[in-house]
Amino acid sequence: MRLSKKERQAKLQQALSNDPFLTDEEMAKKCGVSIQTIRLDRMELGIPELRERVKRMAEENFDQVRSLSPEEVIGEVIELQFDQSGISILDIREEHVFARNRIARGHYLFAQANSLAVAIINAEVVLTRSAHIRFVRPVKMGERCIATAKVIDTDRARFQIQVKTRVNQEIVFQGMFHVYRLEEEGRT
Amino acid sequence: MRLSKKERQAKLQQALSNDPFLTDEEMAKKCGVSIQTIRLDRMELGIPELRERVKRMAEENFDQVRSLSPEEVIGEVIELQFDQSGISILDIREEHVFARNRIARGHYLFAQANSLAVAIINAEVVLTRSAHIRFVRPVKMGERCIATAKVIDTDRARFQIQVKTRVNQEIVFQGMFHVYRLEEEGRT
DNA sequence: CATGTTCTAATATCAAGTACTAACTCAGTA
DNA sequence: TACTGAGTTAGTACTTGATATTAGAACATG
Repeated sequence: MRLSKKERQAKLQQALSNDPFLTDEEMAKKCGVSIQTIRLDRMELGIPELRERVKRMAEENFDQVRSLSPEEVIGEVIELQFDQSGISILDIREEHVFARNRIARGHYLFAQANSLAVAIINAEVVLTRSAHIRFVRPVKMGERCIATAKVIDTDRARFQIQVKTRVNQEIVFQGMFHVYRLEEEGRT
Repeated sequence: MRLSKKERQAKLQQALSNDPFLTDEEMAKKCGVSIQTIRLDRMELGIPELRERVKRMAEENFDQVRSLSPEEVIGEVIELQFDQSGISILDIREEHVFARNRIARGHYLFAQANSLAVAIINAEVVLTRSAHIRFVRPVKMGERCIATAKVIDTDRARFQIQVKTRVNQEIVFQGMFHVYRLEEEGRT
């Protein structure tokens, strides 16, 4: 005997969750019922049609890509004095925190600081040599991290840069970065 | 006078790149030409129809979500002995490198090491206190970074973890991480 | 002038639906 | 027994956003 209505609907939801690209026709075949039955089931379960499902998935994806992708630099650099100092802002959002406790993952704070340290130096290629960092207090979702960096020592190719990150004046992260630039032969 | 064919096609691609959900009809309106013209343009440019575009985006997303999404951790942890040691692999890809020279951004190496250091500790909430790190040599696109971490000191709530990252046996990054766990009141 | 490029128009068709109406199958029951 | 109702199937008309194809303008250019 074939499945009861409830069983079929459960099966449907299951099937859709691991392949949301099923048409009504395919689902009908799978369940051994008519297309109309599947449509009624979808109505009852509030499942939109294939195209709508697909569109929603694509939209979610698109939004994410938009908000996240230009991560050439983590944080937004808002002020920059080459070889001297710079300021960058990073708003801690969903994607930066541990799901469990909404505390920012350390590597985002590091990334903001590192990006800023590298951005300050006016050269084609700048690499980090080493860093000594300290996470002074946990940062929570929604907090705005303002990192300030200043070059405190240099010998032309190597730079020592101090970065302090604050949330409302309060220091949450600080680090000392040693970065260096690769001199390229044909540079102007 | 309206746009030339080339200009229109350029405009089309532009428009689609910041809103891929445009129908032919909407694009026709935007460009002040007939739908048929837009279709011809799409043919020439090899742009699939709306539904196909949307479907592809959704599929990419779906695949990514399946394969990549648990990026709770950067790099793939392949071995883990709680409170003792761990190993993680990170393949350096496009998204990890500077576009200009294909050298990996420091913060990805840091993130791999930091994620691993935090993962090792068997507790609900583990945070990084400080780190002393050194980028021994630049890592290029395509290289596989294998990070090994071991706990070298602990006093129950605080841990000192050494992480070494290698590409083909050669050390490219090393760091000493101090992490700590938050004891939660009601833990078993 | 003929020719070719570019554009527009019109028609038939498709996939994957919605919306609606009608009818069939049984099982329980008044 | 006849009736009722849930569950299912069938069929039609319509919608969107296309494809595929054919045909005809508008206009420049050799």
